Amino acid sequence: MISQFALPNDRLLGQAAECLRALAHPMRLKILFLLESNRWTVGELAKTCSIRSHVASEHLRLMQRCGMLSVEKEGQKTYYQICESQVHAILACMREKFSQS
Amino acid sequence: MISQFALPNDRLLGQAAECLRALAHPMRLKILFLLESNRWTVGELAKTCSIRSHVASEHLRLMQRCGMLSVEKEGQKTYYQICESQVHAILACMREKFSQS
DNA sequence: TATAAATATCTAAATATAACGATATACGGA
DNA sequence: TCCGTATATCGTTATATTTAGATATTTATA
Repeated sequence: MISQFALPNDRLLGQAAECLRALAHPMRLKILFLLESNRWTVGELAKTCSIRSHVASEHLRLMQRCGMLSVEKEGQKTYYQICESQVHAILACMREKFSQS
Repeated sequence: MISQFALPNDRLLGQAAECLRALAHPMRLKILFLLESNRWTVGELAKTCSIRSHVASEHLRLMQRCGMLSVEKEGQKTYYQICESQVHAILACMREKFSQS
């Protein structure tokens, strides 16, 4: 059992910062809000977000590397989905923070 | 009542990303974990984190600008503290995500 | 008022991130 | 096998962030 207020070591702080950086981009947040309720393909996300698919692909790969997204390949299509509960929690925080503005 | 899955507009996505960027730095996270239970002065934080106080001051100012920290001046000392519940929630997420590693 | 301590601000240099075009790979169907 | 679609990767340039030193401001005390 870890104390609520124990200070994480530097390696963990670095990893946590890396994960937060992966979230800290308007387009990646938009993608995550879309992924909140469903899995999507790269192309569907690109079209909905009005970006080119290779750009969507790079954003998705970045988030996948941090372990927050999982991938399912089906034929030519690649479906991405959120695979970490913490991502849902952070999206909920952001909704809560900005829902009144 | 805002739907759980409504997509925030671009302005809000930008603001949310800005807030997350403010969190997404190992030293700022360390500072926040210290602030989790108490208010601290710039100098106390600098000493505990082994950084120079002007560096601590800049990190604190950045987070204050995003609205997550509040300031209390008492004489020469400046106390910073967390003033947003969402910051506590995100720190808890990070603890949860990394407590097993 | 002069000095020291605490904090804040400014600027330049170093570093990291983002965006874009070009190209590559993987897969399905003709 | 060849072609088209979907996705991924690479290399370059543009932009943003971080760091560090110098300096400024504020406050307490001699």
